[in-house]
Amino acid sequence: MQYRKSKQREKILRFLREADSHPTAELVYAELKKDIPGLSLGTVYRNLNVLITQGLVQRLPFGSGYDRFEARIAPHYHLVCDRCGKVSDFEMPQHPSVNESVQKMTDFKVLRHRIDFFGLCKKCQNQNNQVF
Amino acid sequence: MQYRKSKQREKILRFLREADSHPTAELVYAELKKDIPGLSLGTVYRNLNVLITQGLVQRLPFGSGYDRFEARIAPHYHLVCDRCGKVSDFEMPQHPSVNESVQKMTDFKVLRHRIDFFGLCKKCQNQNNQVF
DNA sequence: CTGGGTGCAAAATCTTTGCAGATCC
DNA sequence: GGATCTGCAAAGATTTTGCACCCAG
Repeated sequence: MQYRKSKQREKILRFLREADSHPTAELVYAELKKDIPGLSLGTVYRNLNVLITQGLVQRLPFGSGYDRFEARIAPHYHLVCDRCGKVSDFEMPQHPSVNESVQKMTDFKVLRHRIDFFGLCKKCQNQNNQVF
Repeated sequence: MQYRKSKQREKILRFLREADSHPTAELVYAELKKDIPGLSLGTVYRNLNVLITQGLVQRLPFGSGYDRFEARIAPHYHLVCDRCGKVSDFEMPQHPSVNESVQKMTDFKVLRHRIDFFGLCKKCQNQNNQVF
């Protein structure tokens, strides 16, 4: 399958690259709709899947509600706030040997890994006793 | 909210504890239906959520199709096959200091983390050139 | 032109929920 | 007896897809 250029797909990718917010498809749609009034949510989902196939975007399923998407391909980890759901990137010095050492200990061929740290972001720590 | 005993919930938990397959809700349902003919899928989902609330079960969202569930609470990591989707547990010696050291490097309060290794399971490595 | 891309709406997928009756304590 | 549970089916939430038209190459 060979891809053509499309204004929609270009802007979706650009938006993801400029955003550091790991947005949902709905959010991408809402933002870009300001710029491309005729845009439809189906097109956003379709293009996200194309970009994922091209290896330009990653899907981040966190299991509550909408999946999130990001355009950072370089390995990095995530900090996920249990309270507000905010996702931030975390530049942990990578242990390039992790995949290899896991592979040595198992019969599994390890190609990549994903690490998410869960807890409370700065803002939510400060509100710790108030909500609920 | 205080919970009562129910045959359905007990059997769901027992099944998850005995299975090492990280089944989906559908699969739990299909298996237990043999034993409890009247069982409904809604009841399975409802009870999985109760068990999660009780801290007896964890939800493993992987983002393609159904969520998976497991009853192992002790910290461990997962090996996820890109090809067949099989999920296995991996007993990696935990670095108990990981959460702390991440916390020191950020303003995030780290409570726990999740690591998934993706690649090819033994079986799929051997079929590497055949499928598709 | 030709085949991929788009918007729209319908469909598909996955999970939760309202209700009436059954069950547990 | 009253709250919790269950099965059923309907509704909700999230994502994909069919179709007719549009546009890039």
